[in-house]
Amino acid sequence: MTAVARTPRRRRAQRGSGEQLRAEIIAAARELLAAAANADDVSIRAVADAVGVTSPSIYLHFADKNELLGAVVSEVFSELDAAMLAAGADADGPFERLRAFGLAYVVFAVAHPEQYRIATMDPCPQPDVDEVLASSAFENFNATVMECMQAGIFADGDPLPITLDLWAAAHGIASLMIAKPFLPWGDVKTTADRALCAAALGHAARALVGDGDVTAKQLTEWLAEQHRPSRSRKR
Amino acid sequence: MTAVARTPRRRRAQRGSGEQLRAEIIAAARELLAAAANADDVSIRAVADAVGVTSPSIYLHFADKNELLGAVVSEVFSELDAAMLAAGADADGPFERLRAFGLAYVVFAVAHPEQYRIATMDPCPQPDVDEVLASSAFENFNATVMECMQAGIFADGDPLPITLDLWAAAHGIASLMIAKPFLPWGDVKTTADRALCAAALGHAARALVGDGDVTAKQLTEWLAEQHRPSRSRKR
DNA sequence: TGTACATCAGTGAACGCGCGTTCACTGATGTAC
DNA sequence: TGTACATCAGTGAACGCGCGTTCACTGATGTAC
Repeated sequence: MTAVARTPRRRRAQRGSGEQLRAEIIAAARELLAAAANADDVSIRAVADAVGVTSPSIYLHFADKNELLGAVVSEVFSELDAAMLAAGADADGPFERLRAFGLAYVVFAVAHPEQYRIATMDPCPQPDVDEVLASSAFENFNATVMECMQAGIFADGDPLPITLDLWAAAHGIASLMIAKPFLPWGDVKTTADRALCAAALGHAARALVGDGDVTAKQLTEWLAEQHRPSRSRKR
Repeated sequence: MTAVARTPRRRRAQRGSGEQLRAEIIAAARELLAAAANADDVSIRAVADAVGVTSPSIYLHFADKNELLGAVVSEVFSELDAAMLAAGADADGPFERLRAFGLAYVVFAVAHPEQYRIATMDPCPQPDVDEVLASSAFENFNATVMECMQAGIFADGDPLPITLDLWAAAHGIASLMIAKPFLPWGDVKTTADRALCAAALGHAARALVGDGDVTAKQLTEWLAEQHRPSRSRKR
């Protein structure tokens, strides 16, 4: 009497429609990945089962599990790219676009925690995953940093260090929020915006004092000098 | 003729010296973990083998694998705590201590990548791991942020958001360096210092303009105003 | 229009593997008398 | 000082499990004549 509820057998695909099952497999893997704590917890069998197909069928569309995971992550990052571009589309100037990009990045990461974790923390990801990453988040940030330099918001020079830093700031907030959700983060957007603005303003402040190798010590002293009179008027 | 080189059987421990094997197990697990890409790649058997003991012996000292991993991470974070305190010991003022803390944090994380990854990215870590984390990095940062507030470097208020933000900045740099070592990071210390200073200075700049809820827009406008005359004197 | 045939998406069963963990045991060490 | 015994750190063999992947196959679909 053990009536095991089997997934209903799906209809055989039309001749030329191999792509359809491929897309369904990726979608199922994404969903399972989102629910799992770990990429290892999503098995080929589980993905096949979710689609309503046997596990060897997966290998008709992907060489191995790694390729499937890579495809999932690629898809997710394409969407991240789209989300960032959409968020930055009607920003008022490059600095505001930087903010919008960063915010969209963090919000997206928090909304897709497991996929984000795989893409950014797996030490041996698919090569093309890194390409996707480079072509979306990284390039979006970098182009806008250059605009900020042209606008005089950042000091002229190599945009790369600032881009990496802003990316790291967004990533730091996003990944800690994902991994330590019990910490008192407050509202995602507010916190992310605060952190991103701080990082960006820090670089902007550098431009204020002068070009090149200003030491942090000089900067703080300068800031402290500006600061003191405005707060208590003594000195 | 297959002379398998077996690990030499270790001498039986003295009666009261159960602690010694426990420490050896943790040390072996740390070493294997550092070499592995993933915590799942370190098996109980491998740890036992490295110590020169059979796998059931592990269970004489740890309830299960999770407890062993937790012990490893606790130990690593105790050392992180020590490294941070040592680095900040003779810093010149709270801001410099913040820098020293952040630098030590990133340097330590990059030097112990796998242990760091487990501690910060595993979504379901041992409860006491989080306690250790809270008692070291987090508390060190938080106390110093409060000192910075008293010194007028940061605007008065709740130190928590700034602490979380600085921690996220350090974590962002550290974890991206670990996960994407092929990116053009440059020197670890230089890059980490740049990022941390930017974040800290960003918060300091906020204090400059005024208390409370200054919008980022106001801040950039203010910065831009300060900025333009100093660079080209036009306007 | 009907029949024989090629195609190939998907199947079912099995493979070997390494894992975490359990369990009855052994035998050196320390202790009581 | 010698002997019997309790202790308990560590052993050896096995357990059940779920995994990724392979392989010979099936049978609906489309095509050629």
